[in-house]
Amino acid sequence: MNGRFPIALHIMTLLCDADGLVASEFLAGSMNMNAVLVRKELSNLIKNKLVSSQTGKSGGYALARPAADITLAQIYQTVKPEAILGQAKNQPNPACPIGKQINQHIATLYDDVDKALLEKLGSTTLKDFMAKFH
Amino acid sequence: MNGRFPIALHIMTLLCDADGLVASEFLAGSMNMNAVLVRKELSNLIKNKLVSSQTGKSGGYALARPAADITLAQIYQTVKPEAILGQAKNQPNPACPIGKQINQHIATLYDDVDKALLEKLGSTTLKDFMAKFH
DNA sequence: TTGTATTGTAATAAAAATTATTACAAATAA
DNA sequence: TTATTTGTAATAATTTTTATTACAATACAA
Repeated sequence: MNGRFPIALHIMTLLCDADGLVASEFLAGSMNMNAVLVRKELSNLIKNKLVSSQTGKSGGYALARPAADITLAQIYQTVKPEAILGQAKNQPNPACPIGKQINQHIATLYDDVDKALLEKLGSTTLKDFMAKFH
Repeated sequence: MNGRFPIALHIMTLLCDADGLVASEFLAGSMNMNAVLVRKELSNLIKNKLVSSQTGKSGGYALARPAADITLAQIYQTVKPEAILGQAKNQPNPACPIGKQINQHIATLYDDVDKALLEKLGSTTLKDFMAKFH
């Protein structure tokens, strides 16, 4: 499991807390990580219309819409892995009656799990999350 | 994300399908992966009392109890990662008011998500899962 | 207009995690 | 007592993740 979701959430929380444009170097400083990686994640958030940016001097990043209109599910969707509970690297033996079918049944299970997860994350907005900080 | 859950589930499904003891080489053959890794995952399943084993010639592995008494949640618990939606490697800057608190809030969120996930997986037994194969 | 700060992104390197392999002791059935 | 199997350690190979370097493009401001 990689750290993309917590990173994206951290970025969104910082943007939510700020009033103007925020530079990637500032974000990286608060997160204590590499600014290029932060910008990459920001690129992805922009592509998913959760963040807007302005290039050039005194440029930076901001939320694309009010924090009350952004759910944690939407943030999660931007970094969602293919297989929520992991994917084995091997291809099961097609000569085995179990192996032949299992990936399909796992996919169905994962669809269900995904739905439950998105429902859970959909019930909290970025504003709600932000409110926990004091 | 690693492939431990699908691997564990594959093992459990194969053991469920078999009647006697099953050798790790057979499991590895069906899964098309390394037998030592399969035995390692089996070790973990044994430690968690979902599987029993017998050493020596004509030894092998079997479910420790009926498939109707094993839920997918219990299988998941044996391979559960620390952080369900990922963990960033960096330590946020403690001088930042957001960074200082965010890990704690993420942990709380993850507890909630975990609970929802376990509830979902707890509603399906290994027997139920097995029934999908035909 | 020229310098400076910033985004955006490619290329590459470094580090970490995952998966595979080799080796072999211990157990046990035949 | 031999053959087969579990159990596990040590190590290697591979893949993924994270970090770094480099630089073009943009836009503000002096």
